[in-house]
Amino acid sequence: MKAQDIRRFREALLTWYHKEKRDLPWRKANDPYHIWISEVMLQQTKVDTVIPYYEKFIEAYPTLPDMAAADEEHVLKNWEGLGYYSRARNLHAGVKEVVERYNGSLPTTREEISSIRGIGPYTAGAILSIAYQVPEHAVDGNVMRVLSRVLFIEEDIAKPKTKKIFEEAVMELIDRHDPSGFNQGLMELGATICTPTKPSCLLCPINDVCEAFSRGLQETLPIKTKKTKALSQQWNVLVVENEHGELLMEKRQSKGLLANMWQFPMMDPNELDVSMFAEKMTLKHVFSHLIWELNVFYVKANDLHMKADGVWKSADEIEKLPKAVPMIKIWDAYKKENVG
DNA sequence: AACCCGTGGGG
DNA sequence: TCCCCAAGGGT
Repeated sequence: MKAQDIRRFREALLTWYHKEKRDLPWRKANDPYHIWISEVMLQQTKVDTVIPYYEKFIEAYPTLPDMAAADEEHVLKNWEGLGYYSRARNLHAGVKEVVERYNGSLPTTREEISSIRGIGPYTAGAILSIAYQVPEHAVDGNVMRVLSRVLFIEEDIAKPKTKKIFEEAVMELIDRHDPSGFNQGLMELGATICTPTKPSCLLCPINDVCEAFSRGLQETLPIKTKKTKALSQQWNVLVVENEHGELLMEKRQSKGLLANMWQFPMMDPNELDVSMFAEKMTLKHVFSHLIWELNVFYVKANDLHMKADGVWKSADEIEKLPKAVPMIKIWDAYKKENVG
């Protein structure tokens, strides 16, 4: 892009952003800790979904040391339903690192901040630019989409290698006086105008420097190859009740899918003959790359002629546990059928 | 590099 | 129904 167009690009984007930006909770103050929480929550997650969780976190942990002092299970409970639970575990671990290694305040270089758990290339750049006005790239899906169109970049954005092209482009284009506004402006534009389908090019503040628009090819960019589809799994879920009205719960392992979340015991269909139990409900839950098809049975402990791993929990205790989302639905159904 | 890791909404 | 997408990071 010509130097004159770059200046035009910066000025138009920043003017538009500061005039049109949405009023979002994490834009009220520029506390690096608040920015950090919002950036982690916003990973692969829409603004409308994040807002209530963000408010809940700020209320539960107003300062960084507050979160550092919390139990992981407490943090997970506040994250329940938001998805990608390693984000919560990594954020919590990262916050504790900052207390231990940096006396409670985030470092301001890309190298140091990137060493913190859960802070990758994007989040590092986002915190540095938004909270500290450091001119660093923060390349997410929005930025790749916007710049692929403006600069007419035809590389496959599904390939990790391609991101480097966009990071270098941002370092050349970024406004050194307002890195925060520039990075957020690109993302805001991608979220509201330069959308994946049917971009509103006629409303776009930078349509006069957009190569794709000038060629009428904005709908063909970015180029992104498809991923493979999800695999289906069958499980039996047992809601086992003992003579005290307690239910058997198990905690998932500390790594992998739904790590450290609680569930009713899940069994492989070949592991247990369920023909003597009445099926209570079926449930389908779709993850990004996996589908659970669950057959749920209510069972009295005495009728279960096998030893199942787990811990007996009262209703009050179960209520407070961070539960895997499909289990929340099962728990809600169980509560409805056992009122009083 | 390729795969794992959630959820809700839109077309 | 199905597919895609949304302010990615860890392994």
